[in-house]
Amino acid sequence: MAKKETTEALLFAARDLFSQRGYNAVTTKEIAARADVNEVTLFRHFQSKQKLFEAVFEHFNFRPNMDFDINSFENRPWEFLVKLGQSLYKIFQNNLSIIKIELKNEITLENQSLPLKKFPNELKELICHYFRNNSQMDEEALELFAVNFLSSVFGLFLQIHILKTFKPTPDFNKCLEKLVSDLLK
Amino acid sequence: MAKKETTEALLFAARDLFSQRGYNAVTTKEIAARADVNEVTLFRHFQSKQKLFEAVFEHFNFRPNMDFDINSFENRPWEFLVKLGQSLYKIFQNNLSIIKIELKNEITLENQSLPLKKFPNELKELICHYFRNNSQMDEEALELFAVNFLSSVFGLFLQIHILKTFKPTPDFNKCLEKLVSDLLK
DNA sequence: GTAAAATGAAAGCAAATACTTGCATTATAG
DNA sequence: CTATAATGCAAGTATTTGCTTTCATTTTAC
Repeated sequence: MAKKETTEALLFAARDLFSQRGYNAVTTKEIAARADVNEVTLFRHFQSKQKLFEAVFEHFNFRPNMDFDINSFENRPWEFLVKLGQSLYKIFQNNLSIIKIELKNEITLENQSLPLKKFPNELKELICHYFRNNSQMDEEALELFAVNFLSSVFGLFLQIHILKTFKPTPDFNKCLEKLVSDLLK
Repeated sequence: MAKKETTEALLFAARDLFSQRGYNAVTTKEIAARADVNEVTLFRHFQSKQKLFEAVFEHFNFRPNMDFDINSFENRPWEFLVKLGQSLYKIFQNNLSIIKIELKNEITLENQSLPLKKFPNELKELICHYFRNNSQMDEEALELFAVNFLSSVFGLFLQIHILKTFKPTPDFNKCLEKLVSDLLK
């Protein structure tokens, strides 16, 4: 195995274990085993457990890659919100591990530059911007609307994928469409 | 200090520390210190760290004590949802520590009888029941509506009190009122 | 094909930590 | 006031765990 591949394997193993059980509950021996390398190798690649943890964050630091053009939704607020919700949800799904790590480690939660905290603020601006041009809402209403929508999507994601509260498990797309329909009624 | 008070002090200390940093990151010595007792006393009261952890859950296991009568909201869906949201939010606030513990420990997340997972299902039924009598929604719509509303409230709570995502911090009551207004429009 | 880089295996160190024991001291109840 | 229960203190044990060192082996690059 080349050096790069070993590094990757360790990063994946660390990410998965940290997200499942939290930083302190996972041992370096365990991470190495899952990556199928010797524990010593772990320390040769990343000097310490702490640095490995940080490396995981840097490596999987996700950018919200919104796969659509806001301008194409002019005057179609329903489609806009549904599309936005779906994209957001997909991003959450693809980064479930990192999100779990963030939720489990207070330290990381302090860090305002973390994706989970950073890009919702950006999306809030996006939503405000859209509805500033496509509705009659005043500034305060815009703000509240955006926060509510984003919190709803995140709340749904959490209930479905992390807490698994509701039985039977609700279908996200159906929830989202109903939500947007209600909100825009 | 009487025995009972010592026990209580230990339970509070353990709850706070576990919720801040998770089970594994906290030491028994630390818990004892915060409770202002000797470490040995901790083991005399609760045989092990694990049992202390379980005791914390039993002791602070919150019941959703809904402080209102559903019947008094006949034909006032707006007031009903706002009141429900506020009560729910208050419960969340009063049990922030336990909720954080639940979020941080995968083990506990498996347990379907935990308050955070148990009573949202009960509330879903309550909401469905209410709107079955006070609206034209069919069964599927009822279900989606209830899940959306509860997820929204929980999402808002999380954003405001745990993730602290949005700057400036949104006001829960304003968000809730706007949400309910939009949903019932 | 050969030198350099990467990895494995074994052994071990030092610190942390859950938990115990024995005994002295303090607080409580009747 | 006294017997009992609760706590503190000191010392220690056994295990875990992050991390290191040494040396042999394999892999990679040119």
